[in-house]
Amino acid sequence: MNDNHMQNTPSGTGDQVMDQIDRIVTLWHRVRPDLDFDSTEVIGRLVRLEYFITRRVLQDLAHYGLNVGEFDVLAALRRHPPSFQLSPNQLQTMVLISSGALTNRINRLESRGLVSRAQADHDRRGVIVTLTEEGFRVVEEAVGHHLAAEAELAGALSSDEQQQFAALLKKMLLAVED
Amino acid sequence: MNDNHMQNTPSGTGDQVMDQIDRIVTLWHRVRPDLDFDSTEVIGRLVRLEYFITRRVLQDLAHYGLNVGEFDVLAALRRHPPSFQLSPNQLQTMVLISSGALTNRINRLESRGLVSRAQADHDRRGVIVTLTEEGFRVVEEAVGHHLAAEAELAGALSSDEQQQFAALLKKMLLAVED
DNA sequence: TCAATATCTCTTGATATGAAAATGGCTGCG
DNA sequence: CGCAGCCATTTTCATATCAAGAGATATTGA
Repeated sequence: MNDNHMQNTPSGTGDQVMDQIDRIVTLWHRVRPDLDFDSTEVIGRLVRLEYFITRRVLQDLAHYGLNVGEFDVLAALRRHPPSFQLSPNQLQTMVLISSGALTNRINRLESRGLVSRAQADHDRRGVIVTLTEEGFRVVEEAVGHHLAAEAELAGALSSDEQQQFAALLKKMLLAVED
Repeated sequence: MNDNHMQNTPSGTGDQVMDQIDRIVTLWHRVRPDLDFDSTEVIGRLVRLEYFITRRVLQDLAHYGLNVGEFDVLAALRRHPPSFQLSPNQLQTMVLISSGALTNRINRLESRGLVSRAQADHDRRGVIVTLTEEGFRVVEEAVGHHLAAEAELAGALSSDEQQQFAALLKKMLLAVED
């Protein structure tokens, strides 16, 4: 793997094939040999990989007229039987967007009949977002395709590697969540 | 909490502490026990982690009045001595955005004196973007802080783990790039 | 009833995308 | 040779999304 001692070659990945991050790090080493770019091999790749993954997932969801954010809202409701209801506040903590952006999403989904707004019991200022039957059907079908797309992406790694990968991601995630 | 053999418990990460993805997958298992969410443990975590990372990186770059996209442009130029020049076309393939968005970024950076536009030799329709001396100073300082932020994020993992992680990321990236 | 608190909506500003226009270079055919 | 048509590059334009903050409204407790 790394048996030849080339100068200025990224040295962390144990593979002589170069990806775009290898090329970028190699260039940096040339102009700033005093700096350590090991963390870029992790962070840079992660950000770049997410870009391609989101792009790919978006393509699949487009078949249902959904974007990733809209799917996230429908999926969050789908996971909460039996009423399939959540408050905008609960939704916001789940989908990680601003309250304004969430209002927009709910508006779009409501105008297409996929969710509906209702009064909350015992709290007349509160609103409860509910998955409609049509919304249920759409998300039920989309989830299957979404998982297939995810599985295809993850399929670049073996099952063991996926487990290792998930464990590392989780460890890092626990350190930065909140 | 999870030490007994609960039904429908995410089972891939070898750690009994739950992150948000564990909770989501647990809920999914309850409502759709027929589906396999293993890939979500990878893809979902990766997308979520990227969100937090980008958020954090953005905070650091804000000290220089830059957002992530603007930094990417300056950094790409910085990596290409001795003239620190690239065409908008080359930049576009490096920073992965639309042509219109790149024009905007260059405009913003140009109006702040961090880059300049010049005519390309031998092709009068072409433009060459050049890092100014001020742009050089800014990116030179920002890179150091950027790396420190990345290192802090990556520091949630040991050095060995980071190398494993980078290798897995690279393998998957090579499968989806282009 | 009033103050404190919480929730939702709307507006504004920044940025992205995608299509089409504007400009300049290239090729091949008469 | 010369011109027509095609291609490449960059910018402009229309549209859409999101974040942040102000404002409106409702609940709770004193």
